Amino acid sequence: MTSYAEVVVTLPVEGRFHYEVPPHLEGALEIGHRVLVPFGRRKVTGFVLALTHEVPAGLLDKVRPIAERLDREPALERDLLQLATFAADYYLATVGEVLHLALPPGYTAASKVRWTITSAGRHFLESGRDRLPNGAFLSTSMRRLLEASVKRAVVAKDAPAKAASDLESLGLVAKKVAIGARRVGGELTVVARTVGPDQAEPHLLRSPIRRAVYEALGSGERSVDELAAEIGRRQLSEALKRLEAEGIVAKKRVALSAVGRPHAPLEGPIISENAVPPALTEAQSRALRTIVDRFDAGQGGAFLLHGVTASGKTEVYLRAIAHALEKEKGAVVLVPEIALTPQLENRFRARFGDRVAVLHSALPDAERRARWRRLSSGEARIALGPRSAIWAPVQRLGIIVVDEEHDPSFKQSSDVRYNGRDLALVRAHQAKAIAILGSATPSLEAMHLVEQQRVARIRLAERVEGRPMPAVEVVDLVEERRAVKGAMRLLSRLLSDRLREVVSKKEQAILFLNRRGFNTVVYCDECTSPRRCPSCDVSLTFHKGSNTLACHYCGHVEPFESPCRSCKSLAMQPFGAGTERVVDAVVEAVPDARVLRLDRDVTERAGELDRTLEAFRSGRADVLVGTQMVAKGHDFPRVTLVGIVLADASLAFPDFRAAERTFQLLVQVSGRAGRADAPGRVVIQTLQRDHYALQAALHHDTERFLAVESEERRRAGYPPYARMALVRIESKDKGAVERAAADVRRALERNADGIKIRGPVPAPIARIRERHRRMLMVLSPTPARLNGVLRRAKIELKKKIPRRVDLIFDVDPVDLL
DNA sequence: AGCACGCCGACT
DNA sequence: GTCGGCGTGCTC
Repeated sequence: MTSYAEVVVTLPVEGRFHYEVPPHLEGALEIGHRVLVPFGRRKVTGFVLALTHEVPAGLLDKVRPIAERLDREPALERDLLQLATFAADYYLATVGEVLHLALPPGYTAASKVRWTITSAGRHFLESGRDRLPNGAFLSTSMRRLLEASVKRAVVAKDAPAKAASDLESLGLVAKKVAIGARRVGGELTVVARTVGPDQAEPHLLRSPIRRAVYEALGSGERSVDELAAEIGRRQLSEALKRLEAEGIVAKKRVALSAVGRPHAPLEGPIISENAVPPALTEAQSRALRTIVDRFDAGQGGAFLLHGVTASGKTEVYLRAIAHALEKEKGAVVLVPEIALTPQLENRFRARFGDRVAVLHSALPDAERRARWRRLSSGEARIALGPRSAIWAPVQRLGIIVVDEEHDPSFKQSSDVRYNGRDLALVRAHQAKAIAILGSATPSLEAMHLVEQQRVARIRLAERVEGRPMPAVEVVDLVEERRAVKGAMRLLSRLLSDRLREVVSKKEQAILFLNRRGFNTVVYCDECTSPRRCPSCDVSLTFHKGSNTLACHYCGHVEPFESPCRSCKSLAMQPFGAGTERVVDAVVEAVPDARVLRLDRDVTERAGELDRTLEAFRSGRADVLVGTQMVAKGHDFPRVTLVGIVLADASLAFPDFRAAERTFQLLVQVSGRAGRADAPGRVVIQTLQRDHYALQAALHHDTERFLAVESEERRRAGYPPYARMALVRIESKDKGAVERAAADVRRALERNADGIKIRGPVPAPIARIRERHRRMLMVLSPTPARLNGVLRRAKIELKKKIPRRVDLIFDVDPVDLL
């Protein structure tokens, strides 16, 4: 009886495809195996989702055999396949797209048709003739193909299929092995093989090395090492290069699993100074007990570990994971940005050593694959990383931790717009594992789950070692302006005084402002029009160091001294403050202060982030000025003052979460103050001192904030009391965007089922990189209904919307931009 | 995603 | 007349 496999391809293509299991793979395929399958004219990577003995009627004549099984063991276990399927469904993506982002680089490449010029082709090109050997005319596309393949040896793109196949039939070019799909797990072994040996020209083989290579490969593929063993290493690579350039020989890459194990990966040094765990506070012990009891019951469960800053949440995670490891279970730990929290990595490595695989996006591809395999094999038991670590192939998963659960970076803002925190709950549930969401400032979503009793809240209300919460002072900038009679400084009198005290006591301060650059708006002094980006609908920011105006959305940069676009005037009036101006203000207020700045402009330079953090931690600066980067979980023991330069900056955001985001930032930044022996002090400057987000942050009153904010959301019908999705429509063609937006509205209405539709309206940034953007908001009482409406509308719209218009479905958006 | 097919304006 | 521009449909 013939066997068939249902395969999902790693392309944005809906559905499963059926393939015949060839005799040599009979009994050798399992669900989750990675396979190479013919797909149209190409071969692509796919994953086996099911094995059957029949295919739907009508498909029998279409079914083709699987070309290859790519690994000995299934690359994906069922739980991850299940999670990928869930995510594809929930976020309106295809399983293929999800797998593409879930797997390490190289696992999902598709093969490409590539062409190399043959020696006959080269001779023809050199002859300069314009008639082909068969008398036909040499078209420009043919000439382009030939010339390009001389230059680069291989042409993948812009090779028109017709020209290429005509040239191929004349023997002027040759198809090259599709490398892509074979590029798999890590360390690739290069194997050489011949491509059409009869094309070898005698003159090429006059070299004894080339002849030897040619003859050896005539009898079958060899790795470079094997060839070296047969004919010696001398001149071997030159010979291969030449033969390859001539189209006589081609490289092929073979999956590592078919060849052998990789070398042991480097993980960096294990820091062991902290290896003795600190004693737990009573609250920590209770929290741990609760979690461990639930773990031992074996049915899973979810917790919100709601602890104030410096209450020792990390220690609870570490202990809970240690318990899981004792029971032979593994763990996933999601953190907002691993690059910003090297201490966390160090603490995990100190406690668990090589059992931790730290995953970041900055790792080289081979290293990412190596760590992925270490988890997959069970050699490493704990995966620590940003949102994509939710896809880590941890064996016998026991615990998933999401640290700083409220952080927006868990939401992916392109491709498959998934939320790592939410998928953590799903994966934990599927695996009957424990989920721990940790935060000092829980999201409204997490609190909603607590209200629904789907998540149990555990409080850590006190800081460790009985440290006090920092004292918070507010500067009302409206009053300040009155008091100084218009001579407003960026740093108020109070904040300046506090800074001076700190510097004179040899302590440290952090100043926070959520905007980089020097000025955030530059107006023309003549016609008052602001300087705007030519490609985006945003104002340009003045950067003093480089004396330029820069767009923070597309990267456009122009000299500061260029004439106004409307009136050609050169007179400019800068307004608004960014971190660069704060640095100047600090120097002005405290001339002997040593100041460092930390924002994306700084971290763009490689290594600058670590250097800056290290310089500040080691006391080589007194003041650190930065954007939210300074708000993350850094531990700077000598920081006794935190200044928030303008608390309202984020309140003005056109987003229903502006208050929540502001509150979280204020609390997180404030939490950097007074972590060691010295008590901390926070100065908040604001124009809206009565705002509830500010008042709550002032009194460390998270409960109060959550109560007010959840009432606001409930009243407005916003998440978490409704489920939201955005549909964004983008294109360079403005008219097409408007027409498509109207189509989207109609399609949603037709499929509406007790849901609210708002829009289309221009997106808050209505144009980015010349692309016009409109959006609609969809609000639904339940996720299922939301999904249904979007799904039906999407199918309907696929036929209607022109291809140059992009439709983006953003389920559970974290911002509206 | 790619790749082919098919229908329209610009010239090897 | 062909070339190649892009809009449309399909891939087991």
